[in-house]
Amino acid sequence: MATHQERITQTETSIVDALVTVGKKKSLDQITVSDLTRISGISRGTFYLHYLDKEDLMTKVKNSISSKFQILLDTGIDDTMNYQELSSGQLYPMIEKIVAFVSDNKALLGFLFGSNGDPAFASIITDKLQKAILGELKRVKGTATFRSDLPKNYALCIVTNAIMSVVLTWLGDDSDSLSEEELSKIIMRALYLSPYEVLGITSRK
Amino acid sequence: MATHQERITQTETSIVDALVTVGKKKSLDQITVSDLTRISGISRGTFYLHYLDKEDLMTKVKNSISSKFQILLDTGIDDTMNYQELSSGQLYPMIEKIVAFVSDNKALLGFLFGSNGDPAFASIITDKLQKAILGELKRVKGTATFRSDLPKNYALCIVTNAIMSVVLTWLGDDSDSLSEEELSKIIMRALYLSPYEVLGITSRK
DNA sequence: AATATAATAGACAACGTGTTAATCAAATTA
DNA sequence: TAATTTGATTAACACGTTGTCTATTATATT
Repeated sequence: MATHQERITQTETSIVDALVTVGKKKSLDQITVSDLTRISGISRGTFYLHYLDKEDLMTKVKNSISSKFQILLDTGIDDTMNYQELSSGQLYPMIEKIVAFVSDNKALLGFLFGSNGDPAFASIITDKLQKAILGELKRVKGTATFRSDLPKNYALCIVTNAIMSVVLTWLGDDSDSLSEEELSKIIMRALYLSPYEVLGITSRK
Repeated sequence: MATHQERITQTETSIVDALVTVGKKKSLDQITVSDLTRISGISRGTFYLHYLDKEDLMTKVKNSISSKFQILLDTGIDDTMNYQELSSGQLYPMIEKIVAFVSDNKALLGFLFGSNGDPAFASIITDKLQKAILGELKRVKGTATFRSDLPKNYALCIVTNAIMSVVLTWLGDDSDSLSEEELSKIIMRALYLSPYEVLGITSRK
C-alpha cells in the first residue's frame, strides 16, 4: 500500500522517466504532452495536475538536477585542501565527486546535454562550475589572478570547457566502456596537458 | 528592377534575418511561422512557398553555414604547411580563417550556438572540426598517434572544445570588445597552454 | 502588350494545448 | 468498518498554430 505522497512521487517519476526515454529520439519541441502520458501510462489530465505545461516540467527537472550539482560544488572541495595540494593534483577528489554525480544521473544528463537537449541548461551548469572554480581560486590564493593576460571570462571558460568536453564525450558514448576512475583520470589529463600536448604535437623542453 | 531570382533571394533572406532576430529572445520551439512572416513583412503563405515548414528552414540554414565551414576547413590549411610549422605555431593562419568566418556570420552563429540554439548543430560543427584536425594530423605525421594513452575520441574532443569554448564565449559576449586578432591569439593560447596554466595554478620547471 | 511567376489574402481541416466537470479508485481518518 | 479526503481518469470544450488550397494582385520576362 502506497501513501498519497508515494503515489504522487511515483507518477512524477514516471513522467520524468518518459521524458528521458522519448528525449533520446525526439527534441524537446517535438515531444508532446500526449507522448509523455502515453509512455508513462497515465492520463493526459493527470499531467496537468502535476505540471503547468511541458516547459514547467522541464524547468523543474533542470532546477532539481541543477541544485543538486550546486550542493555538490559547495560541499565538494574539502576545506583541508590548500594551494600546494591543488598544484600537486589533489583536485582529483573533487573531480571524482563530479564524475560520480554525472554517472548517477547519466540518463538525464545525457538527454539535457545531448543533441536533443537544452543549451540553456548546459550554460547554467557551466556557469556554476566557473563560479566554483573562481571562488576556489580566490579562497586558495587570496585574490584570483590569471597569467598570460587572458581576459578572465575566457580563462575560466577554457578551464570549465576542458572538464565539460570530456564529460560530454563520455555521456554521448553509448558503448560506456570507460569506468568512473578512467573518466576522472582523463579529466585530470585534460587539465594538466595543453591541447597540443594531448595530440602529441608539441614537446616542451 | 530586381530579377525573379533576386526577389526570391530577398524574400528568403528576410525570413532568415527574422529567424536570427527573433532567435535572440525565443527558443526555436517558441518561434511560430507567424512570428517570422510578421517580422519579415511577408505573408504566411509565402513562407510555405519557400520552405516545407519551420524545421525545413532551420535545416537549410544549418546546412548552408555548415557546408561553408566545411569548404573553409578543406581549403584552409595551406599545403605548404608541414609538421615543423605546426609545431612552431604556424596553425595561426588556419585559426585566423576560422575566426574571420565566425566573425562574418556572427549573428547567425550566435543564435545557433547560443542558449536558444541547436545542440545538434554544435555537434555537427564540432565533428567537422575534429575530422579536419584528425586528417591534418595524419597528413602531417603519416599516422595519427596520441600521447598519454588518451582514447582518440577524447583527445580530439579536448582539442576541438578548446577552440570552440573560446569562440562560443566570444559569440556570447555582447560587448564585442575583442578584435578578430585578439580572438585568434586567445585561441592559440588555449591550444598551447594547459587549462591549469591558463589559470596560473601550476608552474612547469 | 501578353505571359509567366512571385507574393498576397482568406478560408479550411487537423492537431496539440490547457481547462473544466463528472466520476472512479485508493489511502486516510474517525 | 464506514465516511471522507485526495489522486487519477475520462470526455468534452475553446483556442491557437499548422499546413494546404484557391482566387487574386503585383511584378518581371518575352
